[in-house]
Amino acid sequence: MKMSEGVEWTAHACTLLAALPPGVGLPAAALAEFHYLAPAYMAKHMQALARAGVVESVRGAGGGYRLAKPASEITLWEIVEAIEGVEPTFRCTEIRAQGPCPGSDFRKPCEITSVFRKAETAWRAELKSVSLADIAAEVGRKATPARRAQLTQWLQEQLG
Amino acid sequence: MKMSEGVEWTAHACTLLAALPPGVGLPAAALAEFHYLAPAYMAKHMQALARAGVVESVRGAGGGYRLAKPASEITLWEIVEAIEGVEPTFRCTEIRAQGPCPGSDFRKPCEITSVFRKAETAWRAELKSVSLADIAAEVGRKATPARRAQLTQWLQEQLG
DNA sequence: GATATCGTACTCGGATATACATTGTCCGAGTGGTGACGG
DNA sequence: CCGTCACCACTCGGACAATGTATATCCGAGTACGATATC
Repeated sequence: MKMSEGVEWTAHACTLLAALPPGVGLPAAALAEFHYLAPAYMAKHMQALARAGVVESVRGAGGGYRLAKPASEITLWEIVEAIEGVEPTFRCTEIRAQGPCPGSDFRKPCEITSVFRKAETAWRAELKSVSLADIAAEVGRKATPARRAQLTQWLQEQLG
Repeated sequence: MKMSEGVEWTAHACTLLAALPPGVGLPAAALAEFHYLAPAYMAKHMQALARAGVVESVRGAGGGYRLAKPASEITLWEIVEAIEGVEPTFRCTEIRAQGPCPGSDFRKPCEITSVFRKAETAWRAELKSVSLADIAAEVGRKATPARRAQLTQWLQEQLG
C-alpha cells in the first residue's frame, strides 16, 4: 500500500505556488524544473489538481497554474484526494456474506471494516489539519538568506 | 493508494481462528472455503502471516494454520504489517534536494514528510489498539443462535 | 499379538504466469501576444 | 499615427504506450497417519 509519488510532487509544487504573490502562477514545466522532475508527468498531475479545484489553469503564453484559493484554505488532504481519489484504502468486499456460514446483519459494516474506517478517519484528520500556508510558512522560516536570494532570482527568471 | 485485499482475507481468517479452542487450527483450504475464496491465493497470504509470526503452520495430515499467540496479543496492525510490509505509505524521495534552489538542511525531514509521518502514526495507533480477541468477541456477541449452530456444525466437519 | 517399516494421502512452501494499475510520453486543442498591414 | 487582423509561440488537456506491482496458479518438499509384513 504505497501512495503515488505524484502526491509528493504536487505537494512541493503547491508549496512553491503558495510562496508566490496572490494570483501569480507558474507553468507546469517550471514547477517540474524546480525539482528536476519529468515535465510531462508533472503536467499530468497538475491537471488532476485543476480538476479537483485546488489550482486554476491559465492557457496560452504567460499562462500556467496558480492556486485556486488562499493557501490557508488548502489542506494536504485536498492534494492527496485530488491525486489518489476518495476511495478508502481498505475496501470491504463483504466476504463474510459468502461461504457456508454467512453473517446475518449486512446493514451494519463488519467489525474489521469499522476499525479501518476509524483509523483512516484519524489519518485524514491529521492531513486536514495542516494547510499549505502552514507548510510554506515553516519552509520560509527555516530558509537561509542564501536560499532566499537563490529562490528570488530563479522566480524572476521564470516570471520575466 | 489501496490496501491489498489479502488484508481483508487474512483478517477474517484470523478472526475465525481466534474463535477456535487454543492450539487448534485449520488448513488454508478450509479458511478459504469459509468465505468462498481462492484456496491457492489464501494459502499464499497465510504464508506471509506465518513468516511474520502471527500464525504457526503445521505440515502433514491434520495440519494447518493456528494462531502463534493468544488472540488478545494480536493486533490488526500486525496483520497489515505482515501482508503490506512496514514501508510507510508516503515515501519522501527528497526532491527538495534537487533542482536549481535545493533546500539546505537535509538532516531533518521536510515539512510535508513530517505531516505524513504524524498522520500515519495516528493511523497505525488505531489499528494497534484493537486485538483479534476484541474483534472475535464483538462478532460472537452479535451472532444469532442460528449462526452459532451453523458455525459449530461446519467446524465439526472440518476438525473431524 | 506387537513392532518396525514402507507407502500413501495430506499440507505447506516457494517458483512461476497473468491481469491490472501506475508511471511515463506524445500530439492535438486552445489562447494570448506580436508583428504586419491598411486606414 | 492608430486600429485591426492574421500568424505564431506557448501552455494546457486528454489519448496512448511502457513498466511495475499485485493477483492468481501450479508443482515440489515435507510430515503424519495407516497398512502391511515380519518377528
